[in-house]
Amino acid sequence: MSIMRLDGGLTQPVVRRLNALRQLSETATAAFDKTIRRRVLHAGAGETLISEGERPDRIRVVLAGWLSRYKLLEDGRRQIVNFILPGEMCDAFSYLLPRSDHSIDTLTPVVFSEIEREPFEELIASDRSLMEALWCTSLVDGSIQREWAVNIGRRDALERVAHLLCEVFERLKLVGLVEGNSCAFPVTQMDLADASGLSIVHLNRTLQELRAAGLIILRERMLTINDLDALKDAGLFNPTYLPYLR
Amino acid sequence: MSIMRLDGGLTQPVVRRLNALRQLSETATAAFDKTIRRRVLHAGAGETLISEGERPDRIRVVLAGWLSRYKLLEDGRRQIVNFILPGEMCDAFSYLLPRSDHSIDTLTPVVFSEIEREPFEELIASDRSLMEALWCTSLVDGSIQREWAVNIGRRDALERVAHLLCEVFERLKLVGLVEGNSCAFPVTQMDLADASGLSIVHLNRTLQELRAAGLIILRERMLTINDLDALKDAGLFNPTYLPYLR
DNA sequence: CGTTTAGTTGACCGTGCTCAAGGGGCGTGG
DNA sequence: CCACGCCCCTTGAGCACGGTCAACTAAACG
Repeated sequence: MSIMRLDGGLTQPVVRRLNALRQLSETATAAFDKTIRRRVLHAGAGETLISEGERPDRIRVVLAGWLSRYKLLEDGRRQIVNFILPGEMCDAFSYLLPRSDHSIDTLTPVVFSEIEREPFEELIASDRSLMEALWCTSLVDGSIQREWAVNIGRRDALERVAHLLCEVFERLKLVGLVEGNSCAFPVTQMDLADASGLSIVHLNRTLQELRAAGLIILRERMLTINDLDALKDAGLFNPTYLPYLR
Repeated sequence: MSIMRLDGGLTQPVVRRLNALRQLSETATAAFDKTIRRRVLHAGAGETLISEGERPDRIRVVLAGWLSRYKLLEDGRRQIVNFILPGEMCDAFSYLLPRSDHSIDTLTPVVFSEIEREPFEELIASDRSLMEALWCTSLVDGSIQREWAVNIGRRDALERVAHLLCEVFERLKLVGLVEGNSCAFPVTQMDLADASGLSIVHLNRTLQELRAAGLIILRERMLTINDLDALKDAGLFNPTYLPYLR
């Protein structure tokens, strides 16, 4: 990891996401922007940013790249409980708890901002709507987490994968990372399997089924959704749980 | 629902739980206690307190009884994403979002306190550690939610049910609702099935397996765990995600 | 070039689901 | 008081969805 210079566009996803939850004033936006730019790092793919059991002592905001939030069982089984996408936070407010319940890995090279607890607390104390927006991101994480439980617990393989793709697509769209009906999709099938609670073999066959149905094109880390409405139907996707949509 | 008189012990679970997350001062405890007692309601079993899509406009604290947090698919499939136990909150801070992503039903007759948004915000503004304790309850809900995703996604039926029982047992122990190795366990097998992502038939057989292994006794809405360590082993239960333990 | 990583395919198997039927407890109404 | 219905639990039989194991290809990389 090393400190790097930042071009103006990099903080765009974060600001966009927060503004979808609470209208931020210009001064609040500027203060937030400034704090974020104070310490920008990057990491390669496959690095662990925090492990289960560690004390979370700083806040990280993802500016570019994908990460996975996951837990391991003793015998190596892994469940990815969420992806962390550009504009999202790794651990807002988690410093309030003594240790992390899960681990976070980079899935791709990642650019992120790191904020210590104190400046973060000063920041949220300075503007009410900024604090509310940040709290909302935490609440939305909760909503997404609940939807994932539903996805894994009550949808079959095809529905499950279709739903996952719809959700990620919408989350990327919010931060401007969708062009037309395509987006970068830089995860392996193994990651997708661990995110959807399927075996890697069955995930592979499920993807092929979605391709054969003409719903998606997924190759070379690029996802194209040919018919988003059809994919949503296939995944029983109901966006009520993503409050920034609509 | 109707207003009722409160005996002194009813707020115990809530206070106990918050104190496990943050040491509360006497004055903070008293202020909280007073706010809670202002409006105490009860509901029968099988009532819906809030439905998916509704605006959450007040905070509810459970003083007695069990509830389920769940989501429905169009075709009626249901996933219970968490139980809400005595001392826990139905929807702390969720008023920050425009609508609820899930529904909450009572599983038993329930006694709860209802707090409007304004007095709640005054309350948390009055004491820093109280606010942090309440935020922590929200973060712990997140931890539990993630663990449920792991449970449903990566554990087999026996492990899954064993884990669920361990978790609920520990959560009840925290608020003083465990006596010896037994606790009230007032849910139907259908509820347990929907919580663990299993069919009701298979859940029934899994419970019988746990009984046959001598791990648990479960009858007449009463759970006895004969060997908690063995049950934890069977469920690959790692309590790191429950910060108030240990 | 050899090695590693990701994706794909086939064959077989088993966990967990579906459908169906029946039992026990309990409340309600005749 | 009994009959009936309802809810919850239980059991059996058959099956299918998805897991496991294994082998192979293709691309990436040193």
